[in-house]
Amino acid sequence: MLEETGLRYEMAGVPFKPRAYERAAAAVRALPEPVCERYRREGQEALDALPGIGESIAQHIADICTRGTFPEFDELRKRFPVAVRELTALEGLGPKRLRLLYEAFGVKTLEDLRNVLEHKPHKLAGLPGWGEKTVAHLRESLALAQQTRGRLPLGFILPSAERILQTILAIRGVRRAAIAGSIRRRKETVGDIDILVATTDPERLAEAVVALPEVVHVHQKGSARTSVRLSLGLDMDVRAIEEERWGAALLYFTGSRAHNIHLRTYAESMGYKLNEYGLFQGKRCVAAETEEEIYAALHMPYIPPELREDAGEIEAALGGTLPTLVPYGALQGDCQVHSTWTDGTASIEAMARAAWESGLSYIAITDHTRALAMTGGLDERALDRQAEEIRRVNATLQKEGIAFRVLHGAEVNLLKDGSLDISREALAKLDCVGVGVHSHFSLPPEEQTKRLLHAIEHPLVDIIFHPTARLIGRRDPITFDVDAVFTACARTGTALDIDAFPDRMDASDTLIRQAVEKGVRLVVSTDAHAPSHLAYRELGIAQARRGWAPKESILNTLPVDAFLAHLKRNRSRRNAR
DNA sequence: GCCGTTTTCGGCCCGACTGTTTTCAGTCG
Repeated sequence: MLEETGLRYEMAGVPFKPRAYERAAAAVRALPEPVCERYRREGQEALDALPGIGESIAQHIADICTRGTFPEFDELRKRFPVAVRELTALEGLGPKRLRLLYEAFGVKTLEDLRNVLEHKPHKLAGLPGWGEKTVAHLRESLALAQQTRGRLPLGFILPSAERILQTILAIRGVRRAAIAGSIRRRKETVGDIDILVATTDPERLAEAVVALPEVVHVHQKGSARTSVRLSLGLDMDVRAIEEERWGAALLYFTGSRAHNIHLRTYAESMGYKLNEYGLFQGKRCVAAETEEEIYAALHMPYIPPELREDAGEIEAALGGTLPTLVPYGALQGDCQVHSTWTDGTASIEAMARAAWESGLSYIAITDHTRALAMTGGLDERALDRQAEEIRRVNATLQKEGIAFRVLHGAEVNLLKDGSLDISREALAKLDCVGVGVHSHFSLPPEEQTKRLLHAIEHPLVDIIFHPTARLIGRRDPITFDVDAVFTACARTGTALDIDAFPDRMDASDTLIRQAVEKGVRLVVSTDAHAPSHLAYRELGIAQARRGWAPKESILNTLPVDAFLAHLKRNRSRRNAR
């Protein structure tokens, strides 16, 4: 609603308010919980305290939470009863042109626009500032919109992006190229692919990009920027720059937008000007070649891309309190791996060998348990048989001189009332017990909280797998009292999982950050159902980094013995209570 | 409407591309 208000103020030609509402909408979106929950718990002053939200908009949000709307919203909607978000989502159609469409032809919906395009194309082309090409462009945008897939999970897009990058690196004149944008920040979903290229021949680059086999439509083509639609259903922007500007351009095109604006504003306060060509003092370029030297010139340490969301990282950098993030490659084990014993596609031994070859030194086999009937979940007797199999695999590997351990775990179902579908005696035999929510996703928050707390307090539960049970684009996260749950995790030592399977990526970055602040221990797991999935662990690390997690907070960066000792210590702690 | 190492008024990121214009408006990122 805030976003729509911004768009309608823009339609009305009101200056500055559009940006203010846009910023406020971004602030609301950045919250780790629904804004109305924060309002109900902490009141309107807590909203006013958010960056970009002042007295007026805080009041609007309060109105939305209590009445479902606010006066300005109703007035603007009456003035422009138009599906603004749907329509402005079309490439090339913004609020100003939308206003013309509405006032001249009464266009309110995509369907109205389709009709006008079909029946009155010449009248459209006669609007002030419009022409034949504007109309043709709009027609193409409408067709493209039907094939747009929205934001997709990072892990599903990254391989394609990296393949395209390799092709671009081979174009003549190209000196350097890198993926920038939200992919470089390792945001959990990707809306488009940004590629930065240092080249001596920008025209050749543009020609080569539009000729890529993946390209289905060209939005624009120029010597500095070429923008295309890919067959994946996503857009790709390729920017050409001179090699001397690499750092400034990479910084600029990595974003986020909010980070850039904050950084630029800060640079200005120091008497500099910052843009994609460099950091300038008057006409003199102070820094441009590397990101490091630009941050250094602004008296800041290097801020890793994963943190660049304007979520306090610039203040932390200036104050010297930036965390030392868990490095890539730091995981020694994978805490959640499936096999053919339930819904995996490979045997325990095959998964173990694949993990060993990929550089890990242990995995926990965590097949599903009884109540998850669709996966053929294991009962106590099957778990005993599986233990035998794991002993056999460990013995085989040891005989071959492979220093690798398969741990016996399980992904135990958390039942509606918070109890587990496997007996205590059976759980006690396992090296590593994870619990997962696979049913009753929409319980009221109080009940869901109680259910999770039950599992967290259980003496034999080591890990809460994929804590919110969301599936990106398909299922919303379950709602619970985050504060209560994390407080309990910190106290009991029960670890929180970062499930790195691309459409889970659960916990989210904002939840991880809250957990880290509370002192909750984490694990990163891949939820691998096939050997190739083991590679997702670096995306899990990326997610941990986006949650400001240091290496010490992640248990499976420990060698296997220390990892097991840690779980054991926490079990006895819970038993003592 | 928001905000403050240019603070409670007076600013608000800025450059590229397109299509329409003869110098710029709209859109995008």
